[in-house]
Amino acid sequence: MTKSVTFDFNKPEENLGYLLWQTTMRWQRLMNRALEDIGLTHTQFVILAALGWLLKQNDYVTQKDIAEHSNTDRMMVSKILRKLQADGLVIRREHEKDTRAKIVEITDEGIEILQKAIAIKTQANEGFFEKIDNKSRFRTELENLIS
Amino acid sequence: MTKSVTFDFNKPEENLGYLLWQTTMRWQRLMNRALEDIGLTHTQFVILAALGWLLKQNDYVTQKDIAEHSNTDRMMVSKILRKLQADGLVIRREHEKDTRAKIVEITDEGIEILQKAIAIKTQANEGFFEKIDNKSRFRTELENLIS
DNA sequence: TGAAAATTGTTGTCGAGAATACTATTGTTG
DNA sequence: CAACAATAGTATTCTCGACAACAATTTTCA
Repeated sequence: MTKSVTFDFNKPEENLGYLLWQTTMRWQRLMNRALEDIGLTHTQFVILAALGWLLKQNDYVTQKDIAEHSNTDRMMVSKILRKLQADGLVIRREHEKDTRAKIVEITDEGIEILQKAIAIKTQANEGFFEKIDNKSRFRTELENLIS
Repeated sequence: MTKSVTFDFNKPEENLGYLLWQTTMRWQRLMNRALEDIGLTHTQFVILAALGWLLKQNDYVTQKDIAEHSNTDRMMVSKILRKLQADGLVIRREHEKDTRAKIVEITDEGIEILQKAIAIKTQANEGFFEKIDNKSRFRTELENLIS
């Protein structure tokens, strides 16, 4: 009756990739819930934070700059910036010299939300990673994986 | 002209959560590309593998069992199993005693695909994690985060 | 027993992330 | 200069993941 099913694989929990995936899913849920109160998702925060970061060092910032800096693709940046603009957190206008490009600015409300978000995320992250024994080693391992 | 933008935050790259997220995104892209040839996505694989695993130990498996074991929610399991059924990899039928539940079985084709997928993923994972200095320590840290 | 609570699965909505293809513009170079 | 290549951004499509609401049971326990 029961089909004999024999697979040559370990428990999923023993797989590093599965563990990594589970961990990140949990982290992302936590971040999204933490940011929920101020109406941002994790990814929206990443884009907004990248914009804020870039504005500290550059006169103007294009969508391409944000995409490069945040390691997300330009499609995602395009979508999310439109959403952030609709919410009044950023402004997009044409580049004067390169009419293909869009200059992105942050509004006062955007700055306010971003600052709140940074505080929220800092606290949430501290809670999440407090169980790590050796943070610098863990960071190094992650950096190895991305390098 | 330029708005003075001062934020109290570190480089994103220095943030453990951001690193973790980036790493998993990269891992998942790799897995999806590796599985592409056999027409499975990473998540579909997770569900199918959970089913395979559970069938090794149980007479019958319900969607709820799969959801619990794979740490995905029952809606996802419902959707994906329907897709896998449409592709001929699994069969769903009613539980005889509990008509709310569905019994899920794997077809011969499902077994074949799963075995191929396991081989593909094993190899892809080895490549991805070879840069880790100390795998058991890394695993322990991840387990700490989920615990 | 019978009403309330819990369980199993589905539907639909929204945002994220990837892929392909497209428009419009700018850069390059023969 | 003109043809070709590269770039910036968008539209569309598909799957994943979270969530809320719902139907149809089954379980619980007063």
